[in-house]
Amino acid sequence: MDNYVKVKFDKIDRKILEILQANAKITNAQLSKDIGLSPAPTLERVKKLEQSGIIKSYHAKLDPEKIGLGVSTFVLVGLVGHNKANIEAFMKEIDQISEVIECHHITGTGDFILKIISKDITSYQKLMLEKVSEIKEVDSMQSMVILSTFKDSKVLPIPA
Amino acid sequence: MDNYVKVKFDKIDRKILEILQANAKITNAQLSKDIGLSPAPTLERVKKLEQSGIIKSYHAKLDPEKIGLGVSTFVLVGLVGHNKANIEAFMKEIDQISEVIECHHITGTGDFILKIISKDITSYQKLMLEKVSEIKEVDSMQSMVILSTFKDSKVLPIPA
DNA sequence: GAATTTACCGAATTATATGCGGTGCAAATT
DNA sequence: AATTTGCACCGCATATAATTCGGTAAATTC
Repeated sequence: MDNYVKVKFDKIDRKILEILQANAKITNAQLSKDIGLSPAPTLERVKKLEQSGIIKSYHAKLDPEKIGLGVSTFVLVGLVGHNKANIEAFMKEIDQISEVIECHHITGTGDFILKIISKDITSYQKLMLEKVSEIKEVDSMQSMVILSTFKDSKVLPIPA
Repeated sequence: MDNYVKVKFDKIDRKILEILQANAKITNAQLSKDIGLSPAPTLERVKKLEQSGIIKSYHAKLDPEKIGLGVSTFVLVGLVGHNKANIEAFMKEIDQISEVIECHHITGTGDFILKIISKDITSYQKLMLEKVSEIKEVDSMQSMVILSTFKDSKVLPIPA
């Protein structure tokens, strides 16, 4: 198991990462200007960051409301048991529900926290009743409806 | 105040949005093949989606552990009061803390839920003690540490 | 301090995005 | 039903950007 692969990156790489997190569509030419290198080594650095897995992927961020997704929620889910088989079965079901865009195993109040996005309250309720609560490993559920989102940064604070 | 601008998009646009959410780095040529159009109208559609605000921005997704960010948490925050001034003051402070990457106003258990990412438990504790709990509008805090993340999809389920 | 590796630059090449004129289809108008 | 109008599309030409390559300087190793 080779997780935790330590990867090295310097001050310039950090700046590249900050810029690409905030704006992945920047041209290599502009990026090179911003970091004070010429295009060639800039591109080289970006490729290395991608190959090393520091940069995992690139994504377009959409406006949920403009595509008809008006309701976002967090749901605390308690499972009936905590054994590996149960958790894996739960995950397998969750994976197939596209409205569940995040699923984290947590300490504290619940066992899992989900982030769910759906059209409206009605379709949210339907989703919860017909899909999530139907998963047999699910014991308890507690919903927190997002009234408004004040901050949704895609930029991680890279430690010095 | 023109929020909630209804924007139209068809089946082809939907496919474009799905693809760009999953992979923003795809070339226009490849995207055009995937959706079955030639490059010119494909690009036209993407530009329109950007101009209409359906596509808000593009971001690189990093591997938190590889950049030394080992601890992610959700924090339920209760405020001392719910009036507008209080909430705004709270938000202003939260905005300045780069480790807080999300902040949502919610119904249910707490008033707000934050997503926080930091180096380790020590720096997390420091952050909470010295920054978050120092905000005078903050009354209660309840932390949920993420043990592992099973799903973190950047693809929203676009309603039909 | 010599050898080796690494990171950089500038310029040529290749790939990609972009702009434009023309065409066909669908919907609206008469 | 025929005509008109307006889109959305295509192919091609052009512009822009990414990528490759050979050479050089700086940093690292021995």
